Amino acid sequence: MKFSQSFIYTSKEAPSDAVLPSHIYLVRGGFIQSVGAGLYNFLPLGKKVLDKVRAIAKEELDKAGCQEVDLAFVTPSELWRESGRFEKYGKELLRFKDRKNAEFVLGPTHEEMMVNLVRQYVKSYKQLPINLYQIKTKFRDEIRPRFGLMRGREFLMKDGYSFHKDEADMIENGFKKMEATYSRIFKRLGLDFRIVEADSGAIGGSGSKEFMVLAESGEDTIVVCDSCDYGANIEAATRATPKAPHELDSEYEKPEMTFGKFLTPDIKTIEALAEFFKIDPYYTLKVVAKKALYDDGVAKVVLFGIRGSDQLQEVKACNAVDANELIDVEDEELESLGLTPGFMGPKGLPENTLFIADNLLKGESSTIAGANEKDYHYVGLNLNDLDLVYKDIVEVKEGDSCPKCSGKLKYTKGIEVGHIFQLGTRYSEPLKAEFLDENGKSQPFVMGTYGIGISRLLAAIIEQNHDEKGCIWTKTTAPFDLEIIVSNIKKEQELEAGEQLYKELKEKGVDVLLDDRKERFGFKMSDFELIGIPYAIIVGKKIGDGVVEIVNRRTLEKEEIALESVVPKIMEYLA
RNA sequence: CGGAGUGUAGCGCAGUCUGGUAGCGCACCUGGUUUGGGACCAGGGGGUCGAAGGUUCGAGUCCUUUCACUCCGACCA
Repeated sequence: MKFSQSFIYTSKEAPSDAVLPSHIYLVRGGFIQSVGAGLYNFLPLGKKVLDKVRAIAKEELDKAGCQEVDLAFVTPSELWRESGRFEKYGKELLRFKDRKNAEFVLGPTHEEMMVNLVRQYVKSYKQLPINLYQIKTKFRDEIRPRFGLMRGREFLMKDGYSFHKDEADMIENGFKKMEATYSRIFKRLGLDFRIVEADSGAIGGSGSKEFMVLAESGEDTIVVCDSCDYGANIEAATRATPKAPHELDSEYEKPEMTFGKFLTPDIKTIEALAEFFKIDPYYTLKVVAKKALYDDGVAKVVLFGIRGSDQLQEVKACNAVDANELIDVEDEELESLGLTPGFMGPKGLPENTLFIADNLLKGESSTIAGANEKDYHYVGLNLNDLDLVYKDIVEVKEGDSCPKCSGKLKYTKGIEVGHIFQLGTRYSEPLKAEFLDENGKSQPFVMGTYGIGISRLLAAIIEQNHDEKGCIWTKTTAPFDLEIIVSNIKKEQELEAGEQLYKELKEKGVDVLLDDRKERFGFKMSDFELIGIPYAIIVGKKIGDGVVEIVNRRTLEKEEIALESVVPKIMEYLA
């Protein structure tokens, strides 16, 4: 492609609302253009990159035995009602009616469509397993789209679904296979990523993993171990059981407590409580009140009890009570239920109060907790005397010990670019997608589902690969393999040599961008750096001596080389 | 949805308080000089001032209504 004839327009000005490097450079470099909240046009450069990413994904998926389909974007709402998601999905699901007043939705994901497709054809275990996928535009009417391609409303996603006769087969021939396939895809894209354990939501089970591209600007906090490969989303991270302060430090004595009710006027926080009794917050019990929301507007106040030294992990807590969502509760509402904010504890609660205790409190025979009475706490409370429900609801902290090895855990930021999920029969059951097993018995398909944010990957690649001058595309994702910069097109010798190289390299199958614009050298260099093509050949002043230069975009190093050896040299670099 | 803000040339903005010929930078067109790190000079084209209604001799500016977008908090690939 000749730059002078291309539809490539770079800009010196960044969009005023852009904060992320990926957003700024993709817009400035002429890859994408914003057309509305969370909506983007892909311009030629952006489209080329998008196609490359998509092609790599497709290649690896096909190699793994997956088959590509392309399901309708506009889907009848009927199917969504059948699965129960029409109401539940909420406002993110864009609904509309056609001229006959029939209801449709724009597909935000395609479980329903895919299950519907498969149940019509697959009737026997002999047809299993199968793995179908598509790379398709999705629409989710996000509450707050932002960060450019990172969170659009319309976006390109690869969504895959596998169907199996039983769970073992799903894990072996679906989940694990996809984990390996996804790893290959992200590796080929040149990304530094980490596979982490993820929240599997209300569906339960341990079968959910996310592929995180490590980048400062990531929206997800992930917990990683400094000495093994353990990694988990903060929403799902676990830790080795922490030691009590008196176990860690022999100087520190375990507080002696005899059971009793103590007057603790105005001591409403854990800090104040620990200070009051001169003990580590570890030996206290903290209660966090939340309101759990369920289907059809049902809401219930829940109390979560954790050690004073811990923080509540809301997603874990939400799953612990099978709620759709947890929201904050006002003190007035707690009081109306007979609760005393600031002095709540597991003992002496009003009847029918739902109380969930953290696993770490199991067996605790002597702690300090609110007495459910204004200005009073119990000291030396034995939880074994109470009938409590225990779940894992705490947030892992930096410095906690790894659950797999003895390493230390730390936080890092990641961009979620892939998610694989053991679905089980979550959709096949309500949609009555069944087959006959070896015994002639009807069984619902056991499913897995697998997603890759294709358009988000463009942003993720740039978040991980950029400098203060612009994009630095990886070899496999760059919009062009190589750029040839003719320093001054008015110098016939430069232009001719540039065009000659261009022709020669194109014949060798190299995708070259020839910058033959009537611009000054600095202008063209800046554009090269902004667009981020891996290498450029500069044809300039020294052409008279038969010398050109090769620039490496990542290192910005320039290397002089004889004109006649530049083609083999660049072929070597691009290999 | 809650809070804050912005809509003026393709892009980025000033002008609005205090009503009186619609401006600046970038980009674009013409000519010339320049040419290894985003050049310079001269000339030029381009606007229903987000939309609708109102006040006024006169509205980008004041009033009412409305739409869109952005930013900060709960969802997600």
